Amino acid sequence: MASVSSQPQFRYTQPPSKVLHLRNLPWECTEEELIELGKPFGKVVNTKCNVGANRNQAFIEFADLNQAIAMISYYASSSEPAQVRGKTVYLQYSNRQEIVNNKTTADVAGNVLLVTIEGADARLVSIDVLHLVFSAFGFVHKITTFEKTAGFQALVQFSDTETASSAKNALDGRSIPSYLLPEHLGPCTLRITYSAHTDLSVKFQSHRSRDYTNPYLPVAPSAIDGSGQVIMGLDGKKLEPESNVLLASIENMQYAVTLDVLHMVFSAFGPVQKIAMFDKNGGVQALIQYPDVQTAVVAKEALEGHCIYDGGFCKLHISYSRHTDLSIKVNNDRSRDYTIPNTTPMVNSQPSILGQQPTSVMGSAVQYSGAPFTPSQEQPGMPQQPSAGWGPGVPPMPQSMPMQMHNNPYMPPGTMPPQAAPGMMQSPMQSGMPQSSMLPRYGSGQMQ
DNA sequence: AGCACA
Repeated sequence: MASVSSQPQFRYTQPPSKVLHLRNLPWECTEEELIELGKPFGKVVNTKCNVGANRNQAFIEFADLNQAIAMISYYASSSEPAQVRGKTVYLQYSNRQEIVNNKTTADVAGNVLLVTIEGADARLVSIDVLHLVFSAFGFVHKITTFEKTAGFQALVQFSDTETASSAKNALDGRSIPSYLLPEHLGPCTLRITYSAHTDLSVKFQSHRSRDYTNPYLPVAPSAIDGSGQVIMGLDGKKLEPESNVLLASIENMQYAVTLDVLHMVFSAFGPVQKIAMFDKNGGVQALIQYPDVQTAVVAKEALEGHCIYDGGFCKLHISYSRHTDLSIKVNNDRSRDYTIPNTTPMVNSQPSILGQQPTSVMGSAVQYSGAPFTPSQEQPGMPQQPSAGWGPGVPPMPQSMPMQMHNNPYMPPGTMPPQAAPGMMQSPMQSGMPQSSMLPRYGSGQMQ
């Protein structure tokens, strides 16, 4: 057998590699200087400085072989040698194909984050929850999700590296707050690195990928079922098809939740066509019908897990109903068809219902029905803001949380649940928390 | 000025 063992350690002409070996570098050359040097030729995904006995050698790894070739070729014919701090550096293809044990692509900051969701239930985390989580730091352009050997992963694209970095710094190693997750899900921990991507390619809006910069992007054919119903946005628990009818169950119902209260709450997101309330499993449930799925989706996103009243009372759990059109036989205090006003002795929404709850925080947050929130335009003291309904004395949009609401039309203002004080989310209907807790700060404490 | 790290 011919031995293949006697490859020379290096040759004077190396075969191309996307790793370049640099020598004669100035003292304590930094990674940044290496990146600067390589950047004109391509994406530098890894570097290694201070190599060799004199610590004056280094490696640069490009994302693509052609980029390394471009750099070598350029300096091979350039009259100006490659320089760092005015010192000529010599470069050649490395005899390695990749740099190991140093910063990988994962540590070269970029505007796209690679998020690995750890936990037994990681793959049940919906793209919507991820969007919510990362939107706290700025406009999320796109998200793609996929499963690999590493588990359930997502790429989250921000406008710029700074925003991505702030999200990474705040969220890496933390768990998604449990109140954002469907019940019974175990902890889902985020491991975040930088991706080498700068712009994700999202062809369709689907349960696996979203482009928030392009609402007109077609919905993935695969996300539409036989009945033409959109089933994208798997919502955590199950592959629950979206529906224009929501099933709301009310937990910890210390106060009466009437049809009118529900109507008020759900009308914030669009016209409510019908409501039917009924008892089930010792609790109260209600079916709420909107004219379209979109509105229901928005309402569900905004309301799920939130409480109608302060103190964790009347917590809503919302899922999509299999119904698409409720049959309301009679208009009474448990069911109503708002599309037929004549037949309804419309007991106009009784103010007393809210009035009798000193801590009532419900209001008609009409503006959630469509336009995105524009926090900067809302002054906390603004009187008579019809949408300021989450509680008397609580500004519709505290100035302190613009990031939070940024680009997120779905999240009503409010405070965070107590257990999540330093967390990323606010719970729209709990207004009893001190305002300081509204700050989207991750610096201290743990996320749930 | 000529290839690290585990």
